[in-house]
Amino acid sequence: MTTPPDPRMNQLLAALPAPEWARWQPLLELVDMPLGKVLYESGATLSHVYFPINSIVSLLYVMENGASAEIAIVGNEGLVGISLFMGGESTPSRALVQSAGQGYRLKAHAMKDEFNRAGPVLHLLLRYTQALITQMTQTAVCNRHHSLDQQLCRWLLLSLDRLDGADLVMTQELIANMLGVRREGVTEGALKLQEAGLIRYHRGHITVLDRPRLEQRTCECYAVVKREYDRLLPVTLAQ
Amino acid sequence: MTTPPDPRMNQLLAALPAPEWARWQPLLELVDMPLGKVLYESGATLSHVYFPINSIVSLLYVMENGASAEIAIVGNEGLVGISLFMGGESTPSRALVQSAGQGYRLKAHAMKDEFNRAGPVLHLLLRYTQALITQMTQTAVCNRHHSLDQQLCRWLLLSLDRLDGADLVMTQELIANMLGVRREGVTEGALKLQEAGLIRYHRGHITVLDRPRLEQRTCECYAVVKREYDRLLPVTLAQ
DNA sequence: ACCGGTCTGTGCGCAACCGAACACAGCGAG
DNA sequence: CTCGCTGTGTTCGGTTGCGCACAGACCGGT
Repeated sequence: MTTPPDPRMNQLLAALPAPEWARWQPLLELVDMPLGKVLYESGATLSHVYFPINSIVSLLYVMENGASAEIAIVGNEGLVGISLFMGGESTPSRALVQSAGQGYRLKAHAMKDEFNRAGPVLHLLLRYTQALITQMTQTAVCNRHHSLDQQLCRWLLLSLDRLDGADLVMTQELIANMLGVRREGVTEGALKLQEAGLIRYHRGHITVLDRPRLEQRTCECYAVVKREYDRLLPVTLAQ
Repeated sequence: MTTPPDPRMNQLLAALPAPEWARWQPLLELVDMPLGKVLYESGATLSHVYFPINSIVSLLYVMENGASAEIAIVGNEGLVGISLFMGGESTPSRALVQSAGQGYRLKAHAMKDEFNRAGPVLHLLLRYTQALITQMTQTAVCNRHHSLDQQLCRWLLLSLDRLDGADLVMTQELIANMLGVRREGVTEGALKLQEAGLIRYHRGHITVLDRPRLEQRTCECYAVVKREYDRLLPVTLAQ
């Protein structure tokens, strides 16, 4: 039995001021987040919010015909379940664990109580939400204008930023589902990147070898999103 | 000189409880919103929030190469400038008047003061924001998966919902810019709709003749967005 | 050592959309 | 009335991504 991970590896939890952190700490529950686990379903009322530690969660919309499109991804920089405090209690999207790991969760009513204190937590969460909105809007832009190759780079970089290290456990099939494109398209794109020496992959493991050149190869969308996260969520949150 | 329009033709203003409305009323400033006016620029700090009355505002991202993509549209159901109360003060997008008309605006500090009272206004605005988020995410989905024809129908319907009547003053060129597609593509799509008797148009004026069949022809995205607005923003807001 | 399933590579034909170029009609200004 | 601008219709070749089909390569389990 290993020791549980530090909750403050999640950057939102880490940004909590001391009094809030003291209140939250006993309420946080460690949960395993295995690949494919659905944290919430489209339209369902949320029972918890989740704070990923070393896992990645995709927010995606599943169409009537079963195809899907990723809306945003959440890792240790954020939280899954903003609709709880935004007031809707549910969303038309699904939250799916895309890279296995662990996380902490907090019961819905605890989250709402904390939010309704209208203190620093509220402002922190709203700033996070705005960053998430930017990620969503750039996804829309990217889907409209950029090539599959560029989107693949963007996606790899966004995922990397939400984990530690340079490795992703991720099949091309899965990436294709997230991006809402064909698996073959991802294969082609990944091949190009491997031939150029930017990444190496093998049966569901991807290693990024040359991150700077990956950033060079992607579209502006990645930088826009990253800049906005950095701006809105400073590592040490004042107040 | 005509009498000014009733501010409560904007549904958010109409949903304000009496005490809030009493506070706001003297602070609202009527403004003309001519076609093409930029309400705020990407990255700029907002000086006001805008409540459209009979105009439509597009939120769009302008790429480095000058091409653009619409992120969401706002009409008399909402407000332009959510980043003011979300905490970021700016966004990487531009707000552009897409259909001329009038609106009311409120100074940034007044908006923030009101929001920070943490009363019903806060919850109303957050629910609106969640509805807007849904519109953004469906834009992403639609951009990924649906045909230009379907997107055109969605766009017409969304615009109609945000105005009164069945007429739009809107060139195909402008629609193309909003959707981020070629003007010729819009021409083709509009032709099909006209031949099918769903719309009639002539030099920048579009009249919708058969709305039900337009709804039938669009993708699920429109319904998802509409349902979410209806769910989150009941006409008569309790509390 | 074999078998079956998973992951990746490849080769079609096809539809959608793009880029560019051009024709023409309506409308307003002079 | 005419000129010029704006808005719309049309064409053509090129590219991208799709749907489908299949082959090979790797891995784990029996």
